[in-house]
Amino acid sequence: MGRGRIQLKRIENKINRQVTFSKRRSGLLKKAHEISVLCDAEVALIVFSTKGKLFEYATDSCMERILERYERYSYAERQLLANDDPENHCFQGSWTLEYAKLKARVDVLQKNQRHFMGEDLDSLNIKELQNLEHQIDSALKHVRSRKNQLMYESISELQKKVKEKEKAIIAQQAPWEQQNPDLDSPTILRPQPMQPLNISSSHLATGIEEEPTPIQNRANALLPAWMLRYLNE
Amino acid sequence: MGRGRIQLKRIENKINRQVTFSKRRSGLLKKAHEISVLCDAEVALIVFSTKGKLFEYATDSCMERILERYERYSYAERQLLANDDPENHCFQGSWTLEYAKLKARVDVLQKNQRHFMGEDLDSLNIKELQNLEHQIDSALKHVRSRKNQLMYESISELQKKVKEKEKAIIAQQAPWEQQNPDLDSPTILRPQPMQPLNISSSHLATGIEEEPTPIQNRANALLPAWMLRYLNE
DNA sequence: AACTATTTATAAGA
DNA sequence: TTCTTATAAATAGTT
Repeated sequence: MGRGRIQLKRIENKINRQVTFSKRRSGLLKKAHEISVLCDAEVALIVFSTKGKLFEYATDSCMERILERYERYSYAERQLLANDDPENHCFQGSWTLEYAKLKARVDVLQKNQRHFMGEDLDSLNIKELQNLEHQIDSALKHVRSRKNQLMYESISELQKKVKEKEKAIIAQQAPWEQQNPDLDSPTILRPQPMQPLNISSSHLATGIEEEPTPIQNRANALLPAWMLRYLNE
Repeated sequence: MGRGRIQLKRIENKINRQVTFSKRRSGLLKKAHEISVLCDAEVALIVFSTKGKLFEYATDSCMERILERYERYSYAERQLLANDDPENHCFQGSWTLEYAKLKARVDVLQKNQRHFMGEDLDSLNIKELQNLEHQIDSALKHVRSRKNQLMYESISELQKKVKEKEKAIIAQQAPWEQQNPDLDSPTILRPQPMQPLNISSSHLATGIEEEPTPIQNRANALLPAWMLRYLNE
C-alpha cells in the first residue's frame, strides 16, 4: 500500500527497513487493538526489532494472563529444559536434588493438566476415564455456579445503582413540580422513573445442583446489551 | 477500509462480529508475517476468539523461543527472586534463576489445576469463568468420547470371544449329535448359542461433537451387569 | 465464499 | 523524524 508494489522479502536498505518497521509496527499494533475491541478477542502481540528492542500489545494490558492461557493450550510440546550441564551443578548437589524434585512435580502437574483439558487420554483406561469424567463434570458445575453467583451480584449492584439514580432524578424534579402545582399531567420531557429489572434472586442464585446454562441464557435475554457489556468487564 | 466507517467498539451483531473476526484475523496474521520478513523482526502473535479458539503466528514458527525471549526481557521488572537468601546462592547464580523459574511454573500449574477442579474460583472474574467453562466443557466432551471409544473396543473384543466360545461348544457337541441324528428337537439341557449383542458401531463410535451421555447410558442399559463389571476393570 | 465501493495503510518523496 | 500524497491493500456491507 503505497507508491509502489513491494516484494515480500527482507528490505536490504537499512534506513528503509527501519522506516518501514516503524510505520508497519504502529499499523500492526493498531490492528491488533482493533480486532481485540471490535471482535471481543484476546490478543497478545510481541515484536522484537532487529536491534532487539521490544514492542508489545496485549488485550487489557494483561500479557502474562494471555501467555499463560496460551501455555495451557500448548503445554505438550514444551520441553522442560533438560539443562543437565554438570558444569552448572552446585557444589552441594542439594540444589540439583531440589531441582529434580521440582521438575518431577512439574511433570506430574503437566500431565494432570492435560488430562483436565481432555488431551493425552490414550494412557487412561475406562475406569480412570470415568473418574476423570466425574471430576470434570463436578468442576463444571462449580464453575457455572460461581459464574452465576457473580452475575447475580453484579446485577444486584446495578439494580441498586439504578434505584439511586432514580431517586436522584426525582429529587431534582421536586422543586419544579412544587413551583407548578397545577401542571400535574406528566410531559414526556420530564424524566421517567426507570423500570426496575425483574430478575428475582431465586432465578439466579443457583446452587451447583441446578443446570445453570439455560438460566444464564434467560438472564442474558432479559438484560440490555449495555448491561451485559458492563457485566463482562 | 470498506463500505462505511466503523466505530472502535465491540460489534454487537454476533454474525457480523464473527465475520469481521475472520477477515481481520487473516489480515493481522498476514501483516505480522510481512513485518517479520520485510523488517527482519521477530514477531509472536496470539489471538483467542470469543469462543476460545486459538490462532497464532510466530516468526520461524518458533513461538516458545520468542515467548522465552519476552519473559527474559520482562524478567527484570518482575521481582520473582524475592528469596534472596545469599546462603542459598550458587556460585553461578544461574541455578537460582532456573529454580525460581521452575517454582513459578509450579505455582501457575497448581493454580490452573485448582481452577480445572472447580476450586479457588474467587480470584476469577466473569469473563475468565466463562473461558474456563468453555475449556472444561470441551475437555468433558473429549473424555466422554474417548471413554465411549474404549467401551466400544472392549465390547467388540468380547463379542469375538463369545463367538469363539460358541464355536468351541458346538464343536464339542458335534459327535453327540452325529450319534443321534434322529433326535433333532433341541433340549433345554443342550447349551444354546448365545445371542450376539445388538450394539451397532454407529451407536458407540461417537465423535466429540455428539452428546455422549445418553448413548453411554443406553449402552449401559443394554449390557448385562457382568459385562459392565468387566469393562470397568 | 465472492464482489466492490470505500476506507485505511503505507512507500516514496520532501 | 515527520508530513504529504499517490497508490496498494484491507475490508464493511452486500449478494
